[in-house]
Amino acid sequence: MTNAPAEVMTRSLSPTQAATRRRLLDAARELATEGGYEGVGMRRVAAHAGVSAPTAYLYFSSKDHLLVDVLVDLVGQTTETLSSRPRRGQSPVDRAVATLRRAVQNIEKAPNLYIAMTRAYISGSREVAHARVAMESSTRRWVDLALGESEVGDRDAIVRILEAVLFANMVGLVTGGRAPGDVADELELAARTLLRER
Amino acid sequence: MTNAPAEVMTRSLSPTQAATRRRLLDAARELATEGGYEGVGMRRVAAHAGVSAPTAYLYFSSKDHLLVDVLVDLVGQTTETLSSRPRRGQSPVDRAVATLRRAVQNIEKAPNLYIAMTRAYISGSREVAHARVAMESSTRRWVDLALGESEVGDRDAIVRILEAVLFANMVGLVTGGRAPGDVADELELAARTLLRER
DNA sequence: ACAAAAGCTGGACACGTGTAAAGAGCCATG
DNA sequence: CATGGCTCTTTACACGTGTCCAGCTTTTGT
Repeated sequence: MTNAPAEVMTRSLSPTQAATRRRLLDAARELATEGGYEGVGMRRVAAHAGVSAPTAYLYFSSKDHLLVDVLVDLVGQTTETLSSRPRRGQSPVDRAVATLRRAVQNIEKAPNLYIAMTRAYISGSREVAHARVAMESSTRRWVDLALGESEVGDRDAIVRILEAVLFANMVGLVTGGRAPGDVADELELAARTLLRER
Repeated sequence: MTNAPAEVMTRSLSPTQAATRRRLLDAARELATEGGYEGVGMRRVAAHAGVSAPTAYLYFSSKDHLLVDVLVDLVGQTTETLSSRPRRGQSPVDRAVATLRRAVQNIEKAPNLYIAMTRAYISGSREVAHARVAMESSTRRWVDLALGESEVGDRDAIVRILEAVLFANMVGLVTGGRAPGDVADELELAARTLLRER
């Protein structure tokens, strides 16, 4: 397997390779946390991870691919947290709101990072498509967990709408239309509107 | 005004300059309609408009700026159409749905163009910020027109949610999560869910 | 008609992304 | 211990964006 194409490396990589991959992901996360999307240069990331530029491209076919994989990582962690420690007590609506707030609370702790990752996700690069499934199922799960056992008529429709509100607000961070603190509030407004008794 | 910086040119440009600006906008629109975001190269656009690259940058400080201004143009036209020929008859909900469908019907006629423009809009370039106000007020007006005289409780909340659904679906075109034909359908689903009697 | 102003050109450049080619180091197996 | 097979490195390159600068052409006012 001499210099195998990146595609191949995705499936089954040696322990050494897995470590290198991790170092690249971590370096990208750190650089993005400080310098945002612009602060992440492939050569800089590679240097931080102790490898050369072409090697970095061996693991991630593009800057956007790299950043998106960091996103999938973090979003997966959030999903785990949300699943393992579900909210109890309170009214159904308040539980939903609390869950959604927890899902997006990391954004306020590292806005640059989340903006950078979102930017990569919506970059339109073809290498990013593989992450779409993971992202969509994660956010869908968040909303689903938020709704919990609530009995609402059009559950599927409501889930999709809340997903859209979440996504639109993430993108709003990139365009500048939303501040990091706004996301949770908009989500709460939408949830309360959708879950009001009818 | 020898070679004035682009900033200055924004306010009050001569007839000649206005014509050049138009040619650049038209060239960008045509190239994007065929080749999408990648198909739009500043030097190519400039050549099509009969000017040189530095001149193009005199009018638009970046490729994204150029594409976004095309977007503002087209979106403005849609707003005019929607305002001048409002839907009548039918039930309030059906009127709303019909209006929203009209608002997004151009997407299906030139998907590449709309994807390219959306990509520019969400690119995160700083020069794009000026268009945000125009875009937000336009989409808000669409939704507002769609709702018409409908009497709903949380009108403001509903408007914002529908805006988010529209925006999220436009971005979905870029990520590949949505096909051009899906946008109107998702919008209809959201509208019917939100406007159901409660 | 002459000169100033407006508008644009050509060519070179800096920068970051992504790729290609050739070779160096390492570690197993024979 | 030498011979493959891997992995990584170095160096170089192609490409598109965005900018700089000196000078050209056309219009405009007097």
